[in-house]
Amino acid sequence: MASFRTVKGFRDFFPEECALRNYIFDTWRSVARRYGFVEYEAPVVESTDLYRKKSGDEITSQLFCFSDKAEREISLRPEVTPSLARMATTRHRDYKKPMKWFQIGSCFRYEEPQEGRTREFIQFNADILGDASQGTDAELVALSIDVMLAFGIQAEDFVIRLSNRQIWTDFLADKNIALEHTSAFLQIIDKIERAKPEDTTKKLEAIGLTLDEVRSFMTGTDGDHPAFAALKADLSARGLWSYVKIDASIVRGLAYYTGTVFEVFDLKHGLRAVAGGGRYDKLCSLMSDGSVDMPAAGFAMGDVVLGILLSKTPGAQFGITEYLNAQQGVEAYVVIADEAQRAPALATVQALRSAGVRVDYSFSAQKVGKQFQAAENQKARLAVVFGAEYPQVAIKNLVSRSQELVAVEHLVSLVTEELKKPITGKLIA
RNA sequence: GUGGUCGUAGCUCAAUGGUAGAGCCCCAGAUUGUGAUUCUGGUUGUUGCGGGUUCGAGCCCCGUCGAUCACCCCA
Repeated sequence: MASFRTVKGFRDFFPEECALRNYIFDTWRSVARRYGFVEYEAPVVESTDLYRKKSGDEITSQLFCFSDKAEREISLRPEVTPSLARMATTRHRDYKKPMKWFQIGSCFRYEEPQEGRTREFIQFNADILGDASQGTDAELVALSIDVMLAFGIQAEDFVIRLSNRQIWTDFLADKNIALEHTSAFLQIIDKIERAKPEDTTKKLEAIGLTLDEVRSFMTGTDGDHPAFAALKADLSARGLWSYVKIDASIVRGLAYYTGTVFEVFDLKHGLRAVAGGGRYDKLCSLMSDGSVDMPAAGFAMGDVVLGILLSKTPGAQFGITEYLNAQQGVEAYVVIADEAQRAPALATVQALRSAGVRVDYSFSAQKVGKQFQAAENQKARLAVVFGAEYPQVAIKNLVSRSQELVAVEHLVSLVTEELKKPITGKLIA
């Protein structure tokens, strides 16, 4: 029994889990690049003040924050947007607009772990800076949809719940509600589906509203609302509007969103949001003390909920299996049937590896049967047998089980040739 | 930070308060030049940890750590 285990809320990635994680990374990366995004990276540790500035003092209760040896207050990042704002405002003149940036990295939140929520998680963040149009918002929504589709998560598996904070700002202005209530009001809307109606009623009355008028506004808000016009036209042209469901209760917890907000939800398992984001036009200005006023929008997708959804979605299994098969094991296994031939066998191993072939072999003398078993365990397509026939060696196709003797000097080219052929049939189970 | 449930081998799980078990996995052999199946053998444990009650605790009680669920929060 190991006397140590992982720190609460943190995960080990054993090889099979690491492979799945890499599949997620590769998929995120390839779709983002398809959209013309460039990758950047921010530090995992930042000044605690960076997060206080954005979210206020109370944020520290959810932060992995501590003092370093020089008594500097620092934190493990709970999200990457503040770092992005810092980087982007610092050197925004070096980059043409719009800036389409993405990042993949760990974030940390000091919360109670639950299913779909750990203390360390990995986020894919995609942001577009320097463009205030709804075409930007549409591009981000489209990217989030294409990411889901790239994972094999289909239209019937997920939905984009989308809204625009502006409709609530207008609603409050229309009702003559003072601006200072906006934040509290959005908090109420955010919880309106989960909270008890009587509690919501009480809170709304405190700022001069009734539950009925809020409810009727929500049900009366759909895709025809002018706030969504440009976004709808754009996504319709792409054939993606059908993935979107207008839902006025989506406001996102964060104070800094200013326009379009959206979340990606699974439709079959009642999981937490897979991704969320929106427009935050004032954040760069806030983070740079007004020196850089740059519109921005973006979204983040975490690996934890996504991973759960992938495991529960049959359509996602094919892509995972294909990726794992391509990544795991070797292409060829060198069987040393006669220990006297270990030296030339090792030379061949090196030659094959230099030629780019994934090769493995046994470190010590093993029965031939064991070595073939190892070859199969490693999912090798070919076995190369070094035995008494040397300098002739056998190439065995482990799929078709056919075998032929060849001269060792032709081996590398024959093996690479053979591996280029498509796989026919299945590996014998 | 608050409350409910749970914690036994690497994994999945058994065991009236009375000597801790099974399957799978892993390793070796049967089988010294060819992958399967089967068979045999082997490691499997401070019953999460620490106290307490009892002649005796995996089981009951308290604490603690962890998992999970519901809150809080969800950037």
